[in-house]
Amino acid sequence: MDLREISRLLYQIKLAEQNVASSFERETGFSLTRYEMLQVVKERGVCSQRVIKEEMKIDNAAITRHLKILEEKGYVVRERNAENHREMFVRVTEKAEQDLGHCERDERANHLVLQALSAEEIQHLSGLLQKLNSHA
Amino acid sequence: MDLREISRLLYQIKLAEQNVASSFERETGFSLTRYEMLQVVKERGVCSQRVIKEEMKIDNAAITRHLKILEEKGYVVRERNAENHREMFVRVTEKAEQDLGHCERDERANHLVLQALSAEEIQHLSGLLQKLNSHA
DNA sequence: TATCAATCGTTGACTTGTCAAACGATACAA
DNA sequence: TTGTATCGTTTGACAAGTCAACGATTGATA
Repeated sequence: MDLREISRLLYQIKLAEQNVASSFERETGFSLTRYEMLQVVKERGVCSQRVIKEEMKIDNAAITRHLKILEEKGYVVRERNAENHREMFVRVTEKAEQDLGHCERDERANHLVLQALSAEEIQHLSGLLQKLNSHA
Repeated sequence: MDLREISRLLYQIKLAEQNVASSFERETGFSLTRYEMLQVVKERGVCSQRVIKEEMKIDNAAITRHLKILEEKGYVVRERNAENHREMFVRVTEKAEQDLGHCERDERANHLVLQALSAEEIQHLSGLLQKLNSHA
């Protein structure tokens, strides 16, 4: 297992990321990151950006900018925490719930990965990635 | 297997990509993409940018810019193909061979993935990614 | 042979991530 | 009460990818 083989593997991961991210966006109309972000906020009801950061392991700056876009599109509402004016509280709008539900029911998006991998393979892949990510 | 689960998996891939790419650069001093690019060129001896594009599945614009950086660092030399003035021929320099060899012998970089996954797991992961990528 | 299309590479505008510096709260200590 | 440290967010500068438009060359064809 030399460095060249390792770099090949890592580059495969890079290509996979690019492929799946752009397919996801093409099929659902949502960027993968913003879809995840909406789901994270939706599942919590209301949450601060710090929570999103911890959940998604993404930079603060990226969060601020994605939320700005989501706000412009009418998918989230933000307001300062009255008890702690440093924090911004975020929650999803009715429109977001509707649009998310809509593409959830759309068949196309679900074929994204399922076309390439069986349920077990997906399970396996997820496990390996988790192992890999926890060692970062 | 609903869309939410799929997006979780895809986001895991994204995180993995970010982790491994930055670890690779930290440990080797080479950006993953430029390391791959140097290896591709080195293995071919001399090649046009079109070949790099096909091999690495990366955009033309990115190639031009990476090669510019590699050229500035003295890692590659470029010259027009005398038989076809549209093409640029690229080859790696002596310095590149040396520096690549140097970090190949460096232990740290090799621990990158091996720390997290066994040889079989790596094999398995590679297979799954290949399957996933071929379906893009 | 003159023109028209295809090929190869470059450039500009945009996206999405990073890090670092700055900012307005807040909390705490002297 | 007054610094001072810390927190949560924002902003600016950068990296690396995309796409689309362009420019130069080459090849095909009418």
